[in-house]
Amino acid sequence: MRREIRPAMPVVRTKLTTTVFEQLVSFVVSENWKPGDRIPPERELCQQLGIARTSLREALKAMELVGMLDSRIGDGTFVCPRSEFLSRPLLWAFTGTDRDELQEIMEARTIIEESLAGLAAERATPEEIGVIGDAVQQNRDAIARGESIIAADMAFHLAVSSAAHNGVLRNAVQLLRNLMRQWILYKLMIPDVPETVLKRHVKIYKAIATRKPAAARSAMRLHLEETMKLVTHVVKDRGPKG
Amino acid sequence: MRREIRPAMPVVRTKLTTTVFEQLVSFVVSENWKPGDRIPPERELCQQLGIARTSLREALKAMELVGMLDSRIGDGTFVCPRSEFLSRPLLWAFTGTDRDELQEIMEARTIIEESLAGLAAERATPEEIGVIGDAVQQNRDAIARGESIIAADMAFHLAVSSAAHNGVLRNAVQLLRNLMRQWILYKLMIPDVPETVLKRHVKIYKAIATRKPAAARSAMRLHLEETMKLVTHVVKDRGPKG
DNA sequence: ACGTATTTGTTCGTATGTATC
DNA sequence: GGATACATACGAACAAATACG
Repeated sequence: MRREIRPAMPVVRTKLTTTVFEQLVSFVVSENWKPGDRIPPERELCQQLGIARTSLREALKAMELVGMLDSRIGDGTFVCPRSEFLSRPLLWAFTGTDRDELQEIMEARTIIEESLAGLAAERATPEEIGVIGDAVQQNRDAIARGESIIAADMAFHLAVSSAAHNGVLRNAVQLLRNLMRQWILYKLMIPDVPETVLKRHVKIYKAIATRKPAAARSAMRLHLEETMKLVTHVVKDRGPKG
Repeated sequence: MRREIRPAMPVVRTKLTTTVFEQLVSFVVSENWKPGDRIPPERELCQQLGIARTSLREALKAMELVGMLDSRIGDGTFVCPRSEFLSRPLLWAFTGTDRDELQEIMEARTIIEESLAGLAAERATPEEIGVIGDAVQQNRDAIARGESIIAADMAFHLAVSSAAHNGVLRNAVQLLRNLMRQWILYKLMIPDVPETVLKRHVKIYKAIATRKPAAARSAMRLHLEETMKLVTHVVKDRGPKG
């Protein structure tokens, strides 16, 4: 005699901390809490959410470790900018050590960004094209000043992704880039690479600005395939073993 | 009278949970704990590490939410396979758009699955091709018995994704499918749709089995574009309001 | 089929160190 | 210095789910 037929709720074991975690994440990604904001103190938050402080802290800690929040004792807990999500050194420990995994991430990035470049050429507004152009210029300036172009590089790819008008893919590929940030940094330290990257960015930019989806796709694909070669090369040199 | 002069260590508040997290990660990446292993119980582990259970749990929870560990009540905590490490972070990215329009999800799915179909045609092992064929047969059987083909449909797409040998994209697109599951269910209730879906699945399967990447890509793209039309149609009828 | 032991889930209370005013 | 607000950390207890004899 079983006492319940497992009513209309086939729902999975919903663990409290997991639920809270998802709630907090949605606060952050929906920009209900904006980057730089200080979120309510733990004691206040756990009352609002109706849970114990320990449970809240477990979720809070998880978010801190993946780079979405930053807690400072005696001060408060703050929201990190999107560009830092998943870019914590701790995460490289298991994303960067395995060459196959890195290869997969790069391949995924290439596939998605190639399509995004094509869509950007079709859908970008004049303003968005301007933003892409600004990133290219920022890139050029950094080289002239002898600075790292990592910021300009990330800004360029983000601008293209945004211009494709698909938020799902934009966010996904930004996360993949963040995961690779350290390797991109190494790559850009190789002589002549920044100049080469700039040239390829210009090519992509022109294809988008002149509304040539096919050209934009192939230019982006070429760019990322070259990047993939360099990165795997870099990994061999300064990888976990060396 | 302060008893220490803040030795040569300039800063970096080394928070306990962070330290523990690093240790646990190193256990996993060094394969001291291998995928599938059950790690020591919390009460045992916190004694070994000389910390309180609460502190250990914060680190443990963080690793679970990142997808490295899996805790089951009454059983234990287990190490996840590497391929799952990134699945949750990607989930945040997708749900990140929050008011994500179905249209964007479908577009993302189409872009990724089209590429995966092409890769599957290049990389699938005979066994994997067999799994895809099984899913097609499962699909056929369900129609013959008049049952829902939702399970066979999901199985087919998962099999193709797996055969592409890119875990990052496989997990990502699996997530997108789950997000759409409800609408897919509605779609399959429209008369004649299951039969049409089966025909298109067969076409994709044959292209993969005969190693024709371009054909596999276009067949998958066609399939999902048709799906997109149906789903947007369904949404109009029984959308979020009804 | 049942009960017990094991293990994680959740909560509360308390103490401590740090930053800001 | 003192007061306040905050995160950090510990320990104990009970609940819930699972595994196993």
